[in-house]
Amino acid sequence: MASTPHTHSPKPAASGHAPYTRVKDFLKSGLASGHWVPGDQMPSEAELVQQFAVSRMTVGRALRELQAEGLVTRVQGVGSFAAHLSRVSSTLTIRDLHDEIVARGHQHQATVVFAKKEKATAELAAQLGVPARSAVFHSLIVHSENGVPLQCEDRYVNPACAPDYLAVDFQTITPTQYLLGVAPLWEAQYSIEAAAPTAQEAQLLGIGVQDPCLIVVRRTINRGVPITLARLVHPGTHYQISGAFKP
Amino acid sequence: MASTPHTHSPKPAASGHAPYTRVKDFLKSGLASGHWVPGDQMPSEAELVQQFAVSRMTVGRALRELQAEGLVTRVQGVGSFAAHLSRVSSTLTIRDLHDEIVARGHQHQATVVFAKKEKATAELAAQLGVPARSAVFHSLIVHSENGVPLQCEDRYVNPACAPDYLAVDFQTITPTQYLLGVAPLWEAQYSIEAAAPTAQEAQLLGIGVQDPCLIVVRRTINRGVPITLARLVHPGTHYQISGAFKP
DNA sequence: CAGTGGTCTAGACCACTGA
DNA sequence: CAGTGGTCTAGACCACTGA
Repeated sequence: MASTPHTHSPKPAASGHAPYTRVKDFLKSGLASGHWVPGDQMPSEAELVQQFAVSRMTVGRALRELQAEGLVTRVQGVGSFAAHLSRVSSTLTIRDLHDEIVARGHQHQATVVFAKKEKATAELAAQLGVPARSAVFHSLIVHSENGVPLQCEDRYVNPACAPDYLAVDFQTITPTQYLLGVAPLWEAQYSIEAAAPTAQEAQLLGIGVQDPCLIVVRRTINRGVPITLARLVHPGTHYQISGAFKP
Repeated sequence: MASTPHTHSPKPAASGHAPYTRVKDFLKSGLASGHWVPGDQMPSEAELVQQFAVSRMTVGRALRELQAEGLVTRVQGVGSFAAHLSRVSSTLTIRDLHDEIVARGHQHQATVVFAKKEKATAELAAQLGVPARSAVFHSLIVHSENGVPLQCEDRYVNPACAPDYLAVDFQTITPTQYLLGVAPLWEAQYSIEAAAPTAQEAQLLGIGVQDPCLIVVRRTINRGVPITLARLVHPGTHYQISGAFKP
């Protein structure tokens, strides 16, 4: 039975952990305890291979994932280092508003203030990647949860990406859901700030012109082509973005 | 020369791309074009191995990374599927305020309103994981950029994690930087909302009590132990959170 | 030059699923 | 049972870095 390649695995692996997670956890706890502080050189792949008696692919995976998590910086030809944590990246989950409201067991209602074709200003044209003064789609929709206005969605759309945008029934499907259908893969740039609403927004949301709002401005791009630019205004008293992060 | 193991690599790989990125890009563009819509079964590892003439490790890596990016859902024994994109996770970068200001070439100034020991209320004690009515540290610091108040930082700290917190000179080092030193690895939960400041915050920030503020509440945990709870109030006119995401 | 990480291969054993 | 993904090994070639 000399050539039988292990019928019984030689590695039960502590508490169900796969070898690569054992290596990862070891490095992680060294970072958490301060054994390596930012800038310190971590053990090389070869050292970890010896120490854990695993293959290089396995320690490579552990280190690669720590790099993806921002905990480790790796430089080819030089080594792996404990990352500087002054920048911590967090994961923010942006859900479609309709889904969010329905998930709470509430009723979602969309009121279309207008949805029309418009000549783009120079700035808007640049942001949407269309010629200046060409036509773009512009919609203004108020979303309510159980009758309470929750978001004022002012959106411009690149007609090349969604030629039928104006024919969509936004009481049935949100612009976000529709646009995800015509262009499923997105990248986006966004900013979040607190500000007072415009007079029109205040009226649509049923709030005062001085009431603080959480405003998200988001520009969405699919395969290099700008799709849409949205200004989402939420009454501060009714809206919160929350999330979690691990550094 | 029969047994020579390729002196000349047989795979120049289009435009410098590694094989795993070619597989990844192929799948990604199929998702972007709508060739697979959410819920569709993607090609199996075995099929991709054949199609690209690469090893299973290689297609495995491509699929694993797409899963980590939230584009693909994989189920052992069943298959890989195009993910539902209604939840899109974005990366939000939270930088230390000091670094951010210095990076702009400006001057950062911290004014310590107070830093003291305090009896925790029941709710606070629960959040920090300490016994009710035990002592916690409480600091209130205003951060300014070139003399303009930018953030009011109201922070509670678990004394077990940072016993010397009150002795720190916060004009030299921010609480964030100090706490990163004593507990280098973090997890956090946070929420972001728009609201009016308290009267004290308005006064410290030099703004009106009705001016909208962007308020971040963040609870930080290290290895399961709560470290600190912070309420960060920013005048909406001076502060913006921005970021980017790829779904 | 030795050491480092980046990546790949061709096989393997395994757990899990659903017919 | 066949098909799926989860993971591992022991080797390999390569590009890059810094002495």
